[in-house]
Amino acid sequence: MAKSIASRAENYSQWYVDIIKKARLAEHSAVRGSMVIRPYGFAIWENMRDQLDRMFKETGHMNAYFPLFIPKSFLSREADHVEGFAKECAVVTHYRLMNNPDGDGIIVDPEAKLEEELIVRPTSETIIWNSYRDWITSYRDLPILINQWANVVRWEMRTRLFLRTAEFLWQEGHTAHATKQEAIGEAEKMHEVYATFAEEYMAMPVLRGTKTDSEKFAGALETYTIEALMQDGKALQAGTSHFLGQNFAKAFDVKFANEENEQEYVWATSWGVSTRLMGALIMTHSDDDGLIIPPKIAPIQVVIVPIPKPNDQVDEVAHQIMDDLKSKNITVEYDNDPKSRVGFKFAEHELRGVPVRIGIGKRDLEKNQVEIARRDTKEKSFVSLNGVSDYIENLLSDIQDNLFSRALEFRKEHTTEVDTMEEFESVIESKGGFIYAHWDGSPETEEEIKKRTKATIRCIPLNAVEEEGTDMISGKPSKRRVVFAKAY
RNA sequence: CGGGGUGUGGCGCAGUCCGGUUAGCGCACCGCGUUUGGGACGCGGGGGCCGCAGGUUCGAAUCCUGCCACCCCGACCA
Repeated sequence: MAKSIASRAENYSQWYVDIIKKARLAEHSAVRGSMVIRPYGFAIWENMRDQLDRMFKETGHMNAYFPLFIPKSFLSREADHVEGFAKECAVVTHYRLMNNPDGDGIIVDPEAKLEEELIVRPTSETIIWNSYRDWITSYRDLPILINQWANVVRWEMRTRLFLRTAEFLWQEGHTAHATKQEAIGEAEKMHEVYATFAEEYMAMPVLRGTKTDSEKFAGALETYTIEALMQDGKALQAGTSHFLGQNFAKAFDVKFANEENEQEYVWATSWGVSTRLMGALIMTHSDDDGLIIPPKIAPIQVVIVPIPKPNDQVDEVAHQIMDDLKSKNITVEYDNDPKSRVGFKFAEHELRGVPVRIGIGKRDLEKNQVEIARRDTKEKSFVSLNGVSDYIENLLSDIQDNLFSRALEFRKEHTTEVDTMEEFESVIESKGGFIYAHWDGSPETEEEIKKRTKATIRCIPLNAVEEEGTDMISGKPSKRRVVFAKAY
């Protein structure tokens, strides 16, 4: 086993890193906290991106692009916003280098200091709302429904591949509306788009909910979140959608004339998902043999392996199968590299998470069949040649469903209702996962629980059942349970 | 920013404590041959300013000083 990876049980973080490296998704770069996304990893991200992009466009949004650099003064216009991001901003102070007069190399030219420093965007609300001021004068200009695909920089103390890197790729939607109701509707709509994407494409069940004040986006009145559960029992915030009220409109003086010709501030939303979804994908489905990718976002859905190596007869069958699959819009690759061996190829494609493998050998062809192996369960079946493409079409859909239900089952097993702190602490320490408990709504008890257990409120679930109860710490009354977990 | 760890061919490591021939091993790579239904084997080969800069010494991967980088664990955040 040349490429063995750590097992989840023995070392979960190492398992995670091993999968990323051995499946060649990404690697650490020369720059601290920044990663190189390799072609296979990027192909998965592209599939996520394309799907999301389609969903954004279907809901009426258009893409645009705003600058990477934000004048420092912009960031400070909205008080909560600057407080949230100030501690992790990269700042551009100079615009020129020069040869070091005292020796080797180059230095920053002290003469080339910027009048106003520029912030490398940690998010783009401010630079975008500065433009919106010019774009909006009347209710006829609204709504503005814009998304941008971009990189952002947040100078994190501690980084992990995909989950938290200093620079990451994401999309950020920024919309402007005439009414509060419409803006809230937009934030909710995009929240649901994220949830649908996560569940239908990534096969990752998510909880839909809102954030408490302490977990909200800096500058938001309401943050909607989708929360997923990873295999180590920790929660991962996978996407957020914010109702921003009129905070940014006020900060950037964005007003419009309503139908009565009265000046009003514009209502805003923003929403985003990032390459963090890659981390969610890995930790939701993969096993000790490597990556598992849901068929709907797998760069290669089917790989054909000649056994033991390519020859004319196998090639012919392989190409026939490929044509059939391609006509069904199934992506397929023929691994006819004569230099590596069968066992190696099997292991390699499993490691990289290809959902379905077709093995074609002489013994199969004598029986007019091929061997088909599915990555999620590792089951193999023999399928007669004339039924291969239909079989695979069904199988891919089966795998997609199975991954979702497997993850959902895991979540059910790792979801617990508790009523006392004793239970809470024992569940957190033993199996982790989501814990439904009553909360009195105060930041103090939330903080106290965090201090004692490291668990935070992941969300206040939408459509929660109304239920009388008492807070585990304060004993004060509560009307519904909220979801706690240790989080990434 | 605190604590811990690691820097030695592309990757993973040994060697460092106790300085001493041409710095070694596994994987990967190149060549030839034999193999081939689950990560092949044999033989031959190429590749290393030992993180960087000083210092000690006849002699430094090894000892000393300084610096840098990255990883892991915490506090903070997506």
